[in-house]
Amino acid sequence: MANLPILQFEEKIVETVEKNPVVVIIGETGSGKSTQLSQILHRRGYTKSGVIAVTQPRRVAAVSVARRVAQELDVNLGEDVGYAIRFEDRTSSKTRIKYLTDGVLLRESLSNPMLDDYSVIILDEAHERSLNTDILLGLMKRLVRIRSSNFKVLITSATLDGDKVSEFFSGCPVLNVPGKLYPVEILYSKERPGSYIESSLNVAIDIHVREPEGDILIFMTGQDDIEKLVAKLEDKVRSIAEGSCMDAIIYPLHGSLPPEMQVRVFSPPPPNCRRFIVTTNIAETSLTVDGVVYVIDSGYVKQRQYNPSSGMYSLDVIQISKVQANQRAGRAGRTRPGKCYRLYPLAVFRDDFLDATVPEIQRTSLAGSVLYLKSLDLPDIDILKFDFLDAPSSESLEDALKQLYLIDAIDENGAITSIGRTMSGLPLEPSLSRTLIEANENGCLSQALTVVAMLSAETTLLPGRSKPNEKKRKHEESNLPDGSGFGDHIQLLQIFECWDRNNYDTQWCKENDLQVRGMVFVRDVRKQLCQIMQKLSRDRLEVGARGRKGSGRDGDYRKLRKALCVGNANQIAERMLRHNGYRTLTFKPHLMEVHPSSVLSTDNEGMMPNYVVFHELISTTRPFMRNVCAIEMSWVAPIKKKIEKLDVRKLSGGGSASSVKEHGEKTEVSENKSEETPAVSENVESRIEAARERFLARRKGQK
DNA sequence: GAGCACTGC
Repeated sequence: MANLPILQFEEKIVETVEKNPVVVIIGETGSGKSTQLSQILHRRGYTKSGVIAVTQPRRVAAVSVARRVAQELDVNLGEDVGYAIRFEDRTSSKTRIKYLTDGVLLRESLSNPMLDDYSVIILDEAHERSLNTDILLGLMKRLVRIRSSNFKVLITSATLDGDKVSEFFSGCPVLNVPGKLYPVEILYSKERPGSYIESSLNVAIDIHVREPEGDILIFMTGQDDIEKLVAKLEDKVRSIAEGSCMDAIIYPLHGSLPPEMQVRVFSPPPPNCRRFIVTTNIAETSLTVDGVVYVIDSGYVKQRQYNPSSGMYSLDVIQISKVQANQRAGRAGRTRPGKCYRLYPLAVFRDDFLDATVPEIQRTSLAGSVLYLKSLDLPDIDILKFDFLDAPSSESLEDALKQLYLIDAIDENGAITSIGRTMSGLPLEPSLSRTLIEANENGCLSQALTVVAMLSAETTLLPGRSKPNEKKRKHEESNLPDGSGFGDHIQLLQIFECWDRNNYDTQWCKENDLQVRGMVFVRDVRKQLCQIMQKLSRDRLEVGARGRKGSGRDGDYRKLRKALCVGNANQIAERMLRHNGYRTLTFKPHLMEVHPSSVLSTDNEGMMPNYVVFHELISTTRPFMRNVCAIEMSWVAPIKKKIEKLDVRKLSGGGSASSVKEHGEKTEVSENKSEETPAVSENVESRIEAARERFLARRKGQK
């Protein structure tokens, strides 16, 4: 601790914080900023007037840093030093230094907008620019203006972003704290390789044969490429003559790997053995692997983006930013001087790479955040002009408003409704919180709680891809319920009910190919939602997961599906005549299909339901709806009326009611009703036709 | 008949 670089800057930091309400700290890796800044200010008396809060983008970080600081101060965790993350609050009235995720701080500010328990708020890792951090930055800017002068905000950032943050906070001072990294030599390729898998392979083997010991960390974009490269590396390493160089172990590392496979990289290698770790950008920030001396950087990353005009997500391989490239290179210099092989030329880095990663706020749906800001009721803040470090596009904000309007969270003038207020108290995306509220009124809350909890953990439920033949076998043997033909939401409900009947047995999860971690998370979420709903409702609610009462004759799940329809009024698709392609009611027309993994079934003619709600639109090889549920036309009618009335300019608080209402939005929607949708090509039609025939053939075969 | 970067309330 004594040799942490940041401690040499203690006087300078204290002096600057004393004189300024906001200070930006550029703290390189290993500077000790996450553990020391709070302690320095604690020593200097800043905890006398309030608690020092330090936010982290990740839960594990909040916990581990808090634990570390408690150790250094020799106090019990949860007393003077504590942490708060979802499901776990380890703080007490004694707590002076509190580590928390930025999501938790946003929740706190909902019930206490002045955040006046805190004398200092440190936004750590702000350069990662998570959606939550960006909203907090905006809120902090407002807070320092309206709270007394002894309230302090510290923001830690990356070298390339510091001036921008300082400018945002009216030119506040920027302090540089050097890190404890060893120098890393950067080597550029002469040109972009045709295949970065091949190129990585060659570079890695070259290092292995020529360079002294030290592990190699290779950044790829995804599981597929990682598996390919791992296989090639194993081949090559085996073909190298025994004894001509040291041994080698090759590890893949990515998020869908089971935890026990992920932690293998933390155990030290056998002697005289070099480790090759082929990773996604999980090793860029979330996981730190010791012993790495060589980094190979493909220069690419896979990123999820949202298109507000189509309501569609896509997962694209894109070029990394300079900040990311430097972060990756830094992974080579943690234990001794290292080398970073960039598989792209210096000119590309210098001229093509963005300085910083496009912040999440500019590539995600903002419905939840806009509702959050609306619910804060800040008198001096206009939602569409909210002071963001990087503003989202007006298109994206308008999309959020439209969505919120359709699910009754805001009225036609853009003002938050009482439903919207209730929704913002639930830690869910808006469509899910709306579903819960509707379900509560329809008497199917218990089922909805389960569906919503399952959906918010959906990606962590199923294990990573298995080998094709192995998977086929498992699929056929699956004893899991099938949604009774109504679709994926119903299946998710039935799966959880099964698990409940099996007394939450972890073995049952394993037997049914469900990730234990994911299911346990669902249970936690469900429990948390139950508690919140109980608080909101004066009556005692029926929330048992088994839901035997009242659901006996409800074999068609009508109440639940209707609640889902209301909650997903912004995500309804209408089937086109004569084939199983769909289009949304609210977005620019695109042909979409039900994702093949869906359990939604067709009728006797092989046709899908006329109307479905979907949880997500994702464009991969084609646009797909993931997680769909059959709904009825009569439920959709009132929503269609509402869509016709929709007037975005009024929602965003501009223009008067009648004068604005012309074509624009309206024509777009009514055009959708014609049978010919622009995005439908013959090619797609015939593909769907073919799919339908295949389906019918398969069904006949089964009978 | 398709396919999953990473977080978080």
